Amino acid sequence: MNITIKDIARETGLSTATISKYLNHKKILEENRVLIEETIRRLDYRPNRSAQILRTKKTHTIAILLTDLGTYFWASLINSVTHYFIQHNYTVITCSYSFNPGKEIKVIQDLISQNPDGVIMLPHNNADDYYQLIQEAGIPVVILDSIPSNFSEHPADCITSDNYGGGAFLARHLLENGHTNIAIVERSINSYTLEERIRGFMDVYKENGYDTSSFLTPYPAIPFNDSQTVTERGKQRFRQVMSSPHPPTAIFFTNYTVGIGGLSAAYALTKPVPESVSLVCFDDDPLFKVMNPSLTCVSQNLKEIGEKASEILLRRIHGDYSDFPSRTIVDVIFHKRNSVKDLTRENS
Amino acid sequence: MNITIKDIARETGLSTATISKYLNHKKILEENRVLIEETIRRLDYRPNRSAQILRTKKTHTIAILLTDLGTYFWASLINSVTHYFIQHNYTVITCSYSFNPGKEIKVIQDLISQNPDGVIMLPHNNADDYYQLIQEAGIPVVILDSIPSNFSEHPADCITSDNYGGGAFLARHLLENGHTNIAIVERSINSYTLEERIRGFMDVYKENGYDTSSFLTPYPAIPFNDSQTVTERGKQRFRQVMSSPHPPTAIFFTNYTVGIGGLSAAYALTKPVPESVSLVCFDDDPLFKVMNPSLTCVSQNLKEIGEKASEILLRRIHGDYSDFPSRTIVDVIFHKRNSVKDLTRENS
DNA sequence: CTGAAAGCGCTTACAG
DNA sequence: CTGAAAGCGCTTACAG
Repeated sequence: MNITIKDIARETGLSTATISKYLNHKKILEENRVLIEETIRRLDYRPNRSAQILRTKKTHTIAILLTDLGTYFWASLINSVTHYFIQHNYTVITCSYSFNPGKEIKVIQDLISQNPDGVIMLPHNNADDYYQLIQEAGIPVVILDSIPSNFSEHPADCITSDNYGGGAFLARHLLENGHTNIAIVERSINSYTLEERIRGFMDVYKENGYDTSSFLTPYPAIPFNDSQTVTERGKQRFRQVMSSPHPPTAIFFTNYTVGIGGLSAAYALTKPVPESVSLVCFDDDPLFKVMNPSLTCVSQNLKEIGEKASEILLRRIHGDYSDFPSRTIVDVIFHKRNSVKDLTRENS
Repeated sequence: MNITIKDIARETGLSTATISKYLNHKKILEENRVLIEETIRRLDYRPNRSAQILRTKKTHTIAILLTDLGTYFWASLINSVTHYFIQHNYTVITCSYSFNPGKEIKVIQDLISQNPDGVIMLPHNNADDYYQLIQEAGIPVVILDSIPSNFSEHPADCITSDNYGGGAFLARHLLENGHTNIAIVERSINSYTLEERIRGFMDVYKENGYDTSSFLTPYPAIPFNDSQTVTERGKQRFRQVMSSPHPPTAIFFTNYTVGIGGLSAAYALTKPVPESVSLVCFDDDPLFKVMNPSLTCVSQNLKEIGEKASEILLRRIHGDYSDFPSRTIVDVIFHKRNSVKDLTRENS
């Protein structure tokens, strides 16, 4: 038998209504407050969450929905969101599309049936419309790392890194070091993020009068949300690109997963980096600066993305839609390391 | 207004009790079943979890408690546990001690107040007794990566990797390559895991007649549950060890976090690996095999650990304590790579 | 400010 | 197998 609000009422001689008022920080007489607090402590009373939820319809739960929990990449995002909401007394549940491949709709329905007060989600790609189902259920949603393609009809709060700027950082660095024969590994259909990175990268070259038409190959016919496939794809593409008649002097890996694949191919082929080919990557890893050579890259501030997303979501939960739909862009950081060869020295 | 069991009762002309029986897979007339299913589909009815929980006291929630969610290392463990329990229709919440440093007791109380049906936890160290509070609340607990020091008084289900065997793997490999002057980076007070790894390592040397007294330095006076501190410590210890009058020919990093620190120090000092010092690490990373040189190590099967833990926990939740307290040891895998120099060739 | 009473959406003996 | 009714532990108008 558990201690309930009734026990506290009986012990204090007050009504359950008054105890409830105390619990909900409403005004009650000071002497009653003291009495209630003493009794709660003595009986070690703790409110029953389910009963509260049943009455108020507020679950005090938020859900993080990712494409794949298994990839290490998003850990610090989950960490910062969880940290934020725990402090605000919310429970955080993490879900993933990957648990039910091909049954995304079921994942979303399960999620909705848990009645979270809010959702932070990472869509598959910018054609992923599942966020609308959550919105239709009356649950606020913050979208990370993507801008839905039909954003204008179905607006939502979105947060991304400065993908365009990050791509430009890497392009400028390569250009300064004399690289003009580039391969971009890899693009994907419907990926807002990747397209922005590539656009930022290409624009720098275009602005400097270079022809970028050879940088990109046609879209690969692969799904881009299975990390294993993407890593494998990065590996293949690296090999393919390096064995072409006119191999590039530098390769731009457009994200973490494809970069890992490319790196392992570079290693397997024992192509010395950066002597035979220079590498840059969008996304960082704790080991990138430890590797030999260390990898020049751009890192995302996942902690800040998580915090901004949490902050906006909490405002929506509290009914503040004053700036809806918001569009937040978080700065990236360029890390100059040792995976790019300076070709300008050779030529002088 | 939401659809409730009452609506289904009214529409079908049955009682709420019968609808409830259908929902709980009890026997009802076939024709009623068909009727109910049709109506549920038509009205898009979904049971209210909170009401169910309030009545049954079963939350259908399990909690994963880690020391630090921010470290990438445990991602695949979380993934496999979440995967398992989602399939069994449980909600998974992840919590971390790190959100309330110094207030572990509060984290535990919060966790208990959520009334999870079960908990999978990674203790700080083997002196961490918080699992007992959860057990006292009547909640089954499975402990990962540790054996509590007062296990005999307060038994619990425990799962660890074969830490002893993994340490022995690494020692055998170093010994075969002629390394007898070793530094172990790093030990920690009250870490069952680390002590087992070190014991397995030392035993191989002892069995082969070597004096291992110089392998270890005194316990460092640092807490071992803050990954940043541990990484920093690994860095410091690497420098210290390498600048000693008799530097070792090989270093054994006893876990992932300390290994990352050691690796970055090795890189910063530009000590060529393995020419000037050989390295082995307990724990793996996707990049260890990509690095140059690739890092010889032992990897834990986190997926299997997660699955075993989930399976045992679910049995306990179902009341099956036939093999309590269980003790599961999961095999590790040795990865021979290129960070160990063969000294036997030089001498011949 | 306080209390009596209704009700949130379910499940569960119990009687039929 | 089915249904009437009580009750899980809270919160919330409402009246005082």
